Amino acid sequence: MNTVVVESHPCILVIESDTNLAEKMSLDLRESGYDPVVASDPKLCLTQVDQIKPNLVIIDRMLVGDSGLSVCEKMRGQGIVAPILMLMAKDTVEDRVACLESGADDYFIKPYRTEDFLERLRLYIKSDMENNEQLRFSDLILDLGSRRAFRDGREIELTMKEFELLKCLIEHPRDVLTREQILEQVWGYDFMGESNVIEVYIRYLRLKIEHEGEKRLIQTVRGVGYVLREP
Amino acid sequence: MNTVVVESHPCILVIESDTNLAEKMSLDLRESGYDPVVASDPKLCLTQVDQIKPNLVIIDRMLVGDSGLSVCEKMRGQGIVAPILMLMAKDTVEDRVACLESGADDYFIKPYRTEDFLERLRLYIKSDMENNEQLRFSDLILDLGSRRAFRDGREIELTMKEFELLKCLIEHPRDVLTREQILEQVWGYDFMGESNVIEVYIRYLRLKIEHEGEKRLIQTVRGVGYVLREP
DNA sequence: AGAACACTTTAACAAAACTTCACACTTCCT
DNA sequence: AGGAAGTGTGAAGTTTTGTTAAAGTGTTCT
Repeated sequence: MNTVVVESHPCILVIESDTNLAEKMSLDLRESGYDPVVASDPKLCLTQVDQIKPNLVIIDRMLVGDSGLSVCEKMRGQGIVAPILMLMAKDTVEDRVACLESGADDYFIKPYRTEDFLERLRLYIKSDMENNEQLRFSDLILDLGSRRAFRDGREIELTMKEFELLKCLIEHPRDVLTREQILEQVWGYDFMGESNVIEVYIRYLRLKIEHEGEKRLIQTVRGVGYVLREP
Repeated sequence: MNTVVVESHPCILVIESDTNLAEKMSLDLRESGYDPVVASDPKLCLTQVDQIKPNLVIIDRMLVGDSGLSVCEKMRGQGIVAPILMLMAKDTVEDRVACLESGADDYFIKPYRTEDFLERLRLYIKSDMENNEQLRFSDLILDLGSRRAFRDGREIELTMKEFELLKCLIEHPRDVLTREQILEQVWGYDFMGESNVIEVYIRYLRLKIEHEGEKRLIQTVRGVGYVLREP
């Protein structure tokens, strides 16, 4: 099983270019029992967020190079389902709408009261920890709650059968699954005469998740079935 | 869950341009355990009221630039459901009617006795704190207390089933809900043979909350159900 | 009573998902 | 090398599922 590890301390990713503020937040968060990861470079952060697996993300709307809003949108596009809170300096109706539309769950106005801030975090973290199972293998992410799949940042749209098939494979990484196992788990059949549905669906999956230049993840094991395995 | 935080101290927003009176009120309120926010500029205030999330609002009917009545109306139009009390100098039948018609819950005649004033506040705050949960997603607001819905400032009138369906969706933002889950939560059925009530009601919701030009928030997940998700 | 409204069902249509089939290709064995 | 079995490919065919309009049912209010 490749289930996401439940950290002892919930991880909070803070994307903030103001070093003073970042330092203060980091201290506050650590003191409250969280595991803060502070990043100042949004670009770098986007490529690493998959590894960090934060339970919550805090983004300053004013970031150099890239605006906080677009960072937020990109994260959502990459399959980050953790709650995202946006830090804002101004507070007009447009600001708030833009913030929520970019995919953030909530926002904070600077300066803020630390207690209020922590209280709000607690709520979002709680709701996040309750329902968020993600299966991963290599740079593949399968989010069971939202039924979405991602590879290397891009979303992959899957149909029902495709999703179930990939789920079946990713639940047993590096284990070869026989056609019989797959048929039973995905199609619910005990036995099937002449049919090559599996082959066809494996093909569909490969077309979608293995773009040119990417390594092949679904390997066929002649005479047995298929595996999810690095080449 | 996307719940609004219940502050330790109830917050009271005072919109008052007479600085002396505002100062006195602020002191009285703080002394009584409230968290007063005083604003003299009604325009600024309208844009910030969502962030302030007051448990009660006090508006002086005589405000520069904008009359207190129209400020009150605008707030209601923005989905503010907290009790609103209007401060008035005169007290004719017309005044009172105008005041209540603008959406205020009650009014006070200047000058007032501080004790009476605080007593009345206590009542309204209590009733407000009891049922005031708001669920939000993107620019959608669902107010459970008043059973009203808003998108981008405009109110959306929903029937019972429509409201329950939207509530069900917004309670699990970005998570796909199966038809079975929806059927159970909204209709209370364990199982339902041939029926497409869900589809029909999803359509009603879409017609109401997704006007032309607005992004689609209710996405269908073929073979499974529906999600609330940004496109 | 009947008008207005909320709710449910029906049915036709459209679209997407799924399956099958015929054949091409690859691997492995003698 | 030649052939058999296993697997990949493309497209056609079938079924399922979702959308939509409209009619039917019931309840509430005047």
